[in-house]
Amino acid sequence: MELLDAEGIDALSMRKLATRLASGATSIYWYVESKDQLLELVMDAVYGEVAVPVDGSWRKAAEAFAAGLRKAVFHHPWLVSLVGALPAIGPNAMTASERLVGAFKKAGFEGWSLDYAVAAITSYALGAAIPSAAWQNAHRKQGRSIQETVAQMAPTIHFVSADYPNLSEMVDRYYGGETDVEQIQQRSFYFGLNALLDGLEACLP
Amino acid sequence: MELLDAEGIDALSMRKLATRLASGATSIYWYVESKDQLLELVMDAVYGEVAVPVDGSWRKAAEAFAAGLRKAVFHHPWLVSLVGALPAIGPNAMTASERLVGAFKKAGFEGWSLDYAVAAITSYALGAAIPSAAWQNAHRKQGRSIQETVAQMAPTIHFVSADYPNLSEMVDRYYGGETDVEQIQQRSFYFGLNALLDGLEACLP
DNA sequence: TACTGTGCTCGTACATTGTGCGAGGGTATT
DNA sequence: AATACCCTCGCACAATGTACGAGCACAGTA
Repeated sequence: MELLDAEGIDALSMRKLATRLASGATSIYWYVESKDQLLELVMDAVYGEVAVPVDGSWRKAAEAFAAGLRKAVFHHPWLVSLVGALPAIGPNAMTASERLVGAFKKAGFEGWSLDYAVAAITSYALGAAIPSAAWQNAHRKQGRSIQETVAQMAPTIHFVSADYPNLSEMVDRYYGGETDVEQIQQRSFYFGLNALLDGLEACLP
Repeated sequence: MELLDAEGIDALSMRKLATRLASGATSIYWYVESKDQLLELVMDAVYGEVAVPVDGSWRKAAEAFAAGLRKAVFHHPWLVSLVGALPAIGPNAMTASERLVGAFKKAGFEGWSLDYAVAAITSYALGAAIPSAAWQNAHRKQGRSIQETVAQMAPTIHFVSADYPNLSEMVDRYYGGETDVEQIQQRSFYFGLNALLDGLEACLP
C-alpha cells in the first residue's frame, strides 16, 4: 500500500514490490496466488480503514460509512481502479456492510427496502469518491501540489468548456474564489449525502 | 469497443486491436498518441450513448442521465475501470453534463446548489453502475450466462456471508425468489434514485 | 547419525505488453 | 523529375506476470 500510495497503481509491479520487501520477485507467489488476489487483499485492507459505529442512529452510520470511504479513497486514489473490477468480499468490507445494514434495520428499514436503502448509500459513497480520486490521481501523476495542478489545468479546463455555457458558469464559480478543491468537494459530498438521507428518511414508517 | 465488449479490458492489446483492424500494430499510433488516449476516446464514445433530453423536467433529465449511464455500463462493464483513472472531458461527456446542468438550472437550482445537485446525481449514477458492472465482469470472465454464474457463486456467497447475520438475511432474500439479478438491481437503482431526487427537490425554492 | 518431508526462497525462462525509431511506399504539387 | 506529405509497418527494447524447478533450513523419525 505504501508503494501504491507513492507511485500509483500502474507503477506497482511484483518485482518492485519484491525489492521493497527485500525478497525475490517470485517469492510473493508463495503467499498469494496472483497479482489480482494481492489486489483483492489490498482492497479489503482499505475497507478496514472505514469504521462504521455499531451504536448510534442510522444516519450517523451512513455518514460514517460514506465519509470513511471518501477519506480512504482520498488517501488511496488507486482504489477506484479496483472497485468494480475485483470482487469486494473481504472481511473488512463485509464487516462494514454488516454494520451498515444493522443500523438501517434497527431504524426500521425492512425487506427489500432495507437492501435498496443500503445499496443507495454505498452507491453514492462510491460514486462521490470517484471525482475526488480523479483529482488525486491527476495531481500525483505530476509531482506537483494540488494548488499547482489546479492552476496548471485552468487553461485547459476553460478551453474545453468554452462551448458549453452552463459548464463554463460552473467552472467560473470554481475558479472564482480561492479554489480549494478539497473543501468544495467536501461540501458537495455532504450536500448530496444529506439529500439522499432525507429522501431515504421519507421511506421510513 | 467490440473487442472490449467481447473480451474485457485486460484482453485489449494494441496488437490484438491491430489484427482486428487488419493493420500493423504500430499503425494505430499515427492516429492516437498512446493507449491511454485511445481509452479516453473510447470512454467518451460510451458517454455518447447516454442521451439527456433538452426539454422536460429536471427529474426526467436526471433519470435519463442516470439510467443511460447505467445501461451503458451494463453493455460496457469495462468502463468502470476507466472512470476515475482517466479524465472525462470528451465532447460527449461534456454535452451530457451540459444538458443536465441546464435542466437543473431551469428548475430553479442556482449557485453552488446547482453544482452540488448535479454532482450528487452523477455520483449516484456512477456508483450505482459499479455493482452492475461487477456482475457483468464476473460472468463474462467465465463464458457462462448470468443465471449459471449466479447459481455457481451461490455456495461461495453463502459461505463468506455466514458469519454476518444481517448480510445472510440479505443473501437469503436474494436467493429466495427467482433471483433475477438484473431486475433486482434495476429496482434498487430506481429506489435510490427517487430517494435522492426527492431529497434534492426539497432544496428547491 | 542418516533420511525424509515440509515450508519457503529465488534464479531462470517465456510469452506478452506498450511504444520509439526509421525505413518504406503511395499520391499530389511543383 | 523532384520534392513534400500522409500513412504503414517491421524491428527492437525494456518491462510485465508468472510457471517451473532447483535449492535451502529445519523438523521429525529411524
